[in-house]
Amino acid sequence: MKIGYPCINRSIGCKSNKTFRLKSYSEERLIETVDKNLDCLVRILEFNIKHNILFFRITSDLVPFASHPICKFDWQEYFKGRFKEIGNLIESHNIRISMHPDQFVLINSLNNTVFENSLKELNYHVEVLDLMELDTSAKIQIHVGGIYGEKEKSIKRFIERFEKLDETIKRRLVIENDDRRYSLKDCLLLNAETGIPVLFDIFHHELNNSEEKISEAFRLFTKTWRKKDGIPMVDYSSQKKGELKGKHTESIDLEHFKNFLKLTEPFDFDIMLEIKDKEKSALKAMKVALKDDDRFI
DNA sequence: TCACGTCAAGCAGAT
DNA sequence: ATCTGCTTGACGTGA
Repeated sequence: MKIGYPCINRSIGCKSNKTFRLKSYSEERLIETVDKNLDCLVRILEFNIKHNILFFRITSDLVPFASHPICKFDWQEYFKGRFKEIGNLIESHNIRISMHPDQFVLINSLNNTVFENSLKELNYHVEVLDLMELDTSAKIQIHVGGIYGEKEKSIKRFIERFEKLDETIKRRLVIENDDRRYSLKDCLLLNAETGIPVLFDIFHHELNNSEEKISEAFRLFTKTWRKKDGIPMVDYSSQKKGELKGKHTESIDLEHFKNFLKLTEPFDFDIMLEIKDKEKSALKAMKVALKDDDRFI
């Protein structure tokens, strides 16, 4: 059982998600940016190792414009060695990795160009993890997609499109329940049809569910992860107090978190803290977890 | 150094 | 019709 945070570390003074405008694209600019992003990724990982935070989501902005037609540069070859080194660092410290392509990745889009672009974007994510030579427990999480006014047809389209994906993508792809469109129940149905693992987002589940209790939800989604997929992943957040429903809290609510650990006691899983202050909350959560819970070594 | 208009990409609910 | 959230502001021009 591990705790992690996504993409950005706000304490160490560098970012691994630096980008630039399409208009200012040049090969030099790309190389320079990726170089710095990789440097920073190493620094973040070293920070995490030092603090026993062994789950991390790598930013999709690591290589800007990697899936855009403007990018003709063979960054894979150019940075091969660096990716491998980072992969070694990850593996030697047994760090769990995820990536989360953004909202433009839609397997079930009605628009074929959107689908084609999604494939390119997924391929880019796969390349990053493959260049690091990470095993298939390093996952790429996406939402199921749009509804387009016909949910059943859209689910069917997801299944058909998923079946035809390259094995390199399929072996890393997982779906996450979202807060408005596809619930845990929908994701479980998709798992039954395709075998794709379900990443459980507990905050989304609170906003969009079929009244499954937490223990029931855990019993169901954890079963969708096979041995080769690694330990099931969970996205954790809680409601920002006094704000609109669905707004993420600024910093971890430790009472809520302790209760969450209690409710999920029989299960083993890795927790991604989707909380604004990133590593700060991860440090707080680690402290609580190490003290109160023997699932954390 | 700073203000601020705009930024690769989609969907859907809210206003 | 336009804005906003999504995992997240921040790039870069003009002054």
